[in-house]
Amino acid sequence: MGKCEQCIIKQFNSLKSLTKDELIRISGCKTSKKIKKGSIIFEEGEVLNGVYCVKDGICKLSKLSENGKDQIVKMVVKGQLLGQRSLISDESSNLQAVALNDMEVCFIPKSEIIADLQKNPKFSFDVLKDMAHDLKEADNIIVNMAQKSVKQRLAEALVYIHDSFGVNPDGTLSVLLSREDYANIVGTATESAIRVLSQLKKEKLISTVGKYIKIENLEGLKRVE
Amino acid sequence: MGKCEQCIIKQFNSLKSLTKDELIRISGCKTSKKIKKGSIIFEEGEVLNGVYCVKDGICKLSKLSENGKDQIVKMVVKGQLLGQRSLISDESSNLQAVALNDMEVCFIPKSEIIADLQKNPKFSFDVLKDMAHDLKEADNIIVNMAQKSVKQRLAEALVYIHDSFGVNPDGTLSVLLSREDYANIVGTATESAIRVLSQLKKEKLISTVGKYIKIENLEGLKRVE
DNA sequence: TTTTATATATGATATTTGTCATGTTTTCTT
DNA sequence: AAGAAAACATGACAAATATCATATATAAAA
Repeated sequence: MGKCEQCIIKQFNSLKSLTKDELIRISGCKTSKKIKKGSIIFEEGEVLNGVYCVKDGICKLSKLSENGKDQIVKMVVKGQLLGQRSLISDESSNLQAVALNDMEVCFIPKSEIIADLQKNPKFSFDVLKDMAHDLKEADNIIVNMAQKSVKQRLAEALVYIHDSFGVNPDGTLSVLLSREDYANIVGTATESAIRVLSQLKKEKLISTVGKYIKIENLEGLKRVE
Repeated sequence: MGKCEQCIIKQFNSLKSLTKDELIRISGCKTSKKIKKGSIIFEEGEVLNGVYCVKDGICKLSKLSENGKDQIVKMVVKGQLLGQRSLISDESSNLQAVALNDMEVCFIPKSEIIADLQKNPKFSFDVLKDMAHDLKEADNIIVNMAQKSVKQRLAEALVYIHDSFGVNPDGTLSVLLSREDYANIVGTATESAIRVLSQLKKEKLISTVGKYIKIENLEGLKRVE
């Protein structure tokens, strides 16, 4: 099993602010896991007793609504921490996490890392920064949900996924989502999401090869009204 | 001017975790302000160089959408801190703050408090907890916006305001909002908000006296579909 | 490969919500 | 107190989105 001190991944998240000694201790108690595409990492309401550091892959964080639909609230990729909030509040998870492709994660028990949070101000300030960033993003999503059309929201989601998670060699979006996932990000019916994607295709803003989506006109997508 | 060490208000926010010495220092550099109903505390895009501790009154935090509507994202009352995020990230404010009634606030310069955030782990952990709570609420709002009807959202907003901010002696909601404010919380057109309020009135779930709203059937409101 | 299941796609229609028009009430100003 | 301005209210209609039905394509299983 790899050592945290030498792990490159931590450069991308708050763990980089831990001291070498702290990292060595964390390294000793972490467990490495492989998670298969589609499987659940944790459930809504589950008590998390630790955080996950995502070494590879991507997952979606969603919450089940009363109408039976799963709203995707955030996506977490390679390099980021998963379940940060559970470190701070003692509540159970508000969200469900599901792997969107095969993942590799390290699980760090809460008990080991909570002391660092209390003692290492640089680390806790980093976590604070992350959380502040997430909060800003969440506020922006609220505004978009409330004030923009499905077409605008979907166009923005495509741009976001393109810019944040990149593309395959053939130019298609590297994160492969079902039409239902797109609907659940945007907060609409699956049929509506499909319809809008067809429309964007007709307008030559995107093209599709099976499930794969390729952005043909990024600037155009950003201008969708 | 009052002294922070003796101020009761701080019991309700993270400032309670500061030591006596820290509070005395803060007390020496804070400025007390009265803010009139309707006036702007800070604008979207403005650089905040401090936090506000709300001693009295209530304000709304909103963000202007491209379609010209102001989406209300959060309300901050007596006892809470305002502009916490500006302490952590060096970015300009993502939201605008407007007083909903006459307010009294203390402004604490960032320079004075940032050191405490770095040195006093109990304080920073408290801020972290606050932020984690805000993030959870924001996620829940996203789900509601995406998956619930205007009527459900408005009913929930009324319940939320009732439970969080209380009622006047005559039973009307103590926070007085315009119909436009309600529309901007729920993310709908003002006319739609008015229409739904009329509907809730017909269903005897609420009653109105001018702008004032009284909840007549709390359980009923919670059950709105 | 053939069958079966699942995901994608599209039409028809219903429902929800937004927009514009217009009237009424309340609040503010002088 | 009178007039002006703003907020509230409601109808009529338009636009956006959801739902149901059904067809086709793709992927999974036998």
